[in-house]
Amino acid sequence: MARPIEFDRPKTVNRALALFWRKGYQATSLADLLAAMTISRSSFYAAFTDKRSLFIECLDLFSARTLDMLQRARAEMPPIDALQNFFERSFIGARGAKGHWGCMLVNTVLEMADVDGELAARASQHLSDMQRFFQACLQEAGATPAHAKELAAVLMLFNEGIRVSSRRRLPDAQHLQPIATTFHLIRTAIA
Amino acid sequence: MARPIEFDRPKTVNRALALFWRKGYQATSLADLLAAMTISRSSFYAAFTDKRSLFIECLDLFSARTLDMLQRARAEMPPIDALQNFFERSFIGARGAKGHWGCMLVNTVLEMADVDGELAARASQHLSDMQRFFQACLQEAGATPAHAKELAAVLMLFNEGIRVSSRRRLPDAQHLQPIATTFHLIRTAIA
DNA sequence: GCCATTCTGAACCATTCAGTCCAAAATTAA
DNA sequence: TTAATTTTGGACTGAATGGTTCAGAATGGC
Repeated sequence: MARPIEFDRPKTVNRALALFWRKGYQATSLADLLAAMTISRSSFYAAFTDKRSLFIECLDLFSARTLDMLQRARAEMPPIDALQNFFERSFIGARGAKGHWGCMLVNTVLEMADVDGELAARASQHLSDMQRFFQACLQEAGATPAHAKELAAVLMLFNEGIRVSSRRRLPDAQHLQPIATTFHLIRTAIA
Repeated sequence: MARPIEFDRPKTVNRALALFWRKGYQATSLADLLAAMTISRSSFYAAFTDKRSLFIECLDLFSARTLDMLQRARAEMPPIDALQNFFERSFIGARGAKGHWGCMLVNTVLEMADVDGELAARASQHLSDMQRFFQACLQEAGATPAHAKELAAVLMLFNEGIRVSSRRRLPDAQHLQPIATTFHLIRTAIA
């Protein structure tokens, strides 16, 4: 029996995730992936079956991490602050050397909408999970269930918008100021 | 001298536009285009140079049409009504048999952000044109220049968000209600 | 009919793509 | 060392990609 290196799977998936996040599904070639993950072609197919399967794994991982960010923020501060903090932090965090990567879920919904319905639907479901979390936060902040649901929908629109806008390489103020403006509107709508 | 058929260029570009709009740049193959445009491969390259050149032509055309929609709406009703009307109409109009196509500019920004910087930048510039128009409407509706600029930025975020959301095949109420909610917030913010 | 012009069909090219396969390392346990 | 196992490199496949070329069909003016 032998126990060879067993390359670091999480780390390897992470590098693939970064690529998919940045360039999308179609524009990420197998050669790109192998170079970034630093594994051989053969190991790739042995460990991940498929380019598409790996993409799904990355998509789910991205969603889990995002929800985790939200949950940690909610544990540390008042619910509305947690939401605003989430927008600001994810905006600052999701940037490479040149420009932002937006949100992998949003990117996938748009790229795959009329190309691969399953992938698009999966990304969309993850977004719905996020929206439910928004709703819970708003309700916790004192909004009625109906009002929380309504505002959560608006907040999700706003989230989707920000992820698009963040990929446009505009000056940072162009993004941060609307966040402030919107949360001002939301706070006054609840109070 | 002969004056042959001279195929209907606008109509042909239109069909290409519909494809690019729906499936994006990468997922639209030359074979797809030729089938939709019903011209031969040879005529294609004679008339449009290149897949990429045609895409740019479609992108610019899309932008021009969208701005035109906005201008016509503004000519017919009060500025804020025109904006709300634009969102509602473009939401209803941009739908194929199965699902919405969103906004070609937004789609392109996301698909090409880290794939083809020129295309992404061009789409982004067109979005900035739209945003300037939003600003003009808000100012015309009585907002101060600074306030109009601020709200126009929020409105553009909202626009981008709605175009993402509209590709998610959610029930229509999920979209139309947030439009109403948001414009309610905007109207009260101006008044 | 004849000519000029436009458009077509199909063959063709080079490149890239995801995915398969296998013999040869590399690694660790015994 | 030997044996078991994982990983690798590289050759390979078949399909699809965008793009080129050109002989000839279709067209309309003369």
